[in-house]
Parts: sequence; structure tokens; C-alpha cells
Amino acid sequence: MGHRCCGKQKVKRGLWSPEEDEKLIKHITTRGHGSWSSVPKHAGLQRCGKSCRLRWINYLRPELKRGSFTPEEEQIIIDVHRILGNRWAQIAKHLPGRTDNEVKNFWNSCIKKKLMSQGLDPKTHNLISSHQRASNKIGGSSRSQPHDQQKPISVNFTTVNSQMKNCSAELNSSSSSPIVTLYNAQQAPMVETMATPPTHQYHDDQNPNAAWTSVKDPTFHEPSTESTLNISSSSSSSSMNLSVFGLLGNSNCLYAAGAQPFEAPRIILEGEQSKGSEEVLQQEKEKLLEMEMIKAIDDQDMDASLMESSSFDFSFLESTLMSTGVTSHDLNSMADFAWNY
DNA sequence: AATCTAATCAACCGCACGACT
DNA sequence: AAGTCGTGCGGTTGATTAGAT
Repeated sequence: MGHRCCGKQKVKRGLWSPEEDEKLIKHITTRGHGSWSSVPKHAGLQRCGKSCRLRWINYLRPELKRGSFTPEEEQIIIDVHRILGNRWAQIAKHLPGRTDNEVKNFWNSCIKKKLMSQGLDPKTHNLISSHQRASNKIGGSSRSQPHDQQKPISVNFTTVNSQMKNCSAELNSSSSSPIVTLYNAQQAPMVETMATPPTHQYHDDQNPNAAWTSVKDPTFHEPSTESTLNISSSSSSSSMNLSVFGLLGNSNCLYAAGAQPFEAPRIILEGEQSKGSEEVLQQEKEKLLEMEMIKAIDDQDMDASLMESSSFDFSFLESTLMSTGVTSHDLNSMADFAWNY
């Protein structure tokens, strides 16, 4: 029973027994892990150091939070994944008590499919074209899909700022006439981008037959600035609403900074709408943003576009609009813009 | 009740990277 | 500079679980 990383040593593989767990816990809590390669020997385990490390990190650490992910955690994963991609360890750092392995498994087994079922590319978080969706269609499963996979989603173009520097930009139409002028993120006023209050979708879980209803965001204030870009959802029956453009902390503002000012459509999760959890979510998002901003500045590996973007990047907006048939030449029609979904 | 099938999750594998010699 | 070692990470696998038939 050899093991590649441990040479000729005989090591056990597979699931850990309670006895092995006990030995490992006892060893690490009393002596620390030191060099992982020496742990098996000192702890009296027939395992390789790598396996011990993995077991400790993913399962035995006392600070680990067990149990299923909360809707707030799920939203954080989606938000951070959109920024960082499959950097599970980085994503997990935003979720105290969760491991990269846990996050990765949750993504692959649940979130990924949920996004796909909502017509979103789990890699890019952009809308998938209809023919792509057809080819990516998830086959019907005999095991029941989580019921919330069937829920409609509300498109929420929130701004994820990785930086707050170089915060002014202008969006020009092809004819060079300014459509929207954006200001420094730290300077008021921000561009109000909505005439229609953001909505949240509710569903009465006590009544599975109840229709989804959209409810105005109680924190919404009517925009008042001149350079308002009216984007309303004229189709109340649409399951997807272009309902929110804005910064995470302020759903009505569009910040002009960072590489990806518009966040991909996000899923409004069950339970998220409750006042309490929404506040928690909001706080978590603000904290996340703060951390991401610091990280983006420090992290040399960060996508170069994040660092060099001194102007607003509308590629995401553009691609999203294009996918819905709205072109940059046709921004006036955005007043009646709605997702045909 | 038995079998099939898909979801879930713990664990493994290989690679990359940094520290050290 | 090159080699080795230890560690961390992301992708993948395989066992288990649980719903469907």
C-alpha cells in the first residue's frame, strides 16, 4: 500500500476512523503540527503527512463550522467567485469556518447547477445565449432538484469595486454624446441609474402554489439627478428584472471604478429578503468589498485589468445588453428595457 | 423490497511555489 | 543555478446517501 508522496512507507488511505481522528487531534492540540511530514510518525498514524494536513484542515479544526451553507454564505460565494473565479481558498477566506474544499464542493454540486438552470454561465456569470443553454441543458434528474432551483431570479447589477481610485469616467454613445457621466466614487452625487425601485422577489413557502411577487426595495429613494439613466422593468411578469444598478452598499448608485463595475446577475435567494438577513448580507458585502479593494491593490496576481483600468469598463454591461438585444446605440430604449426571459 | 441514478462530500492526485541547501 | 523538501491549491475521484422507479 505505497504512496507516491511518502515513498516506500506503508500508509493507510481512504476514510479516517474515529481512532485516527482522535490521535491526530490529540497530537496537534498538544504539540502543534510543526512539519506535517513528521506528524504521522509522532502521532502514531499510518498516514502520509499530506493526508493528515488535509484531514485537520478540512475536518478536525475546532473553528470549523459544520452544516449547510446559509443563503448569505451562498451569496458571498457567488459574489466573490465572480471576482476571483475558482480560487476556492481565497473565497473560503471570506467565509469563516468554511474550507476551500467545502466551498468548492458546494459550488460544484449546487451553485453551479443553480446558475446554469437560471441561464447563467457559472464561469463568467454572464447570461448564456439560448442555444448555448440548450446544449448545456441539465438533464432531468430522478433525484429531486432542490426546489429553489426552479425559482426565478432577479438580475441585480451591483457594482463590485476592486478599487476606488480613478473613479471618474464617462460613458459615451457611439455618436459621442454623453449618456451618463460618472463621478468619483467618494464624491457625491453618484449617478442615479434607476427610475424604478429595485425589487425583491418573495415566495410564500407555506404555499408552494403561490406566485412569485416582486416587492419594492424599501431603502429605495427616487433618483433626482439630471443624468439619470432610466432602466425600468416594464414587464412585471418577467421572471428576470433589470432591477438594480448600484453599489452594494447603496443599491441605487453606479460607481465608476474598477474593472467590472457591473456585477453579473445575481440570484435572489430564499430567505434573503427578510429584513434581518438582508442587513447581515449587506454588512457582509460591505466587508467583502473592503477586503477585495485592499486585496486588489496588494495582490500582484490580480487581473491586470483591475489594476490598470483608469476608465470605466463597460464590457460586461455591453455584453449583457447585447445578449438581450439592446445595443449601445439604443440606450434610449432602455427606458423600456426588460429582460425577455 | 430491490435496483437505479444522481447528489454529496471526504479524500486523493498532481502541480506550483517558496524556502532552503 | 539546480535540486530537494514542505506546503498549499485546484481538479478529480470514488464511496456513501437518498430519492425515484
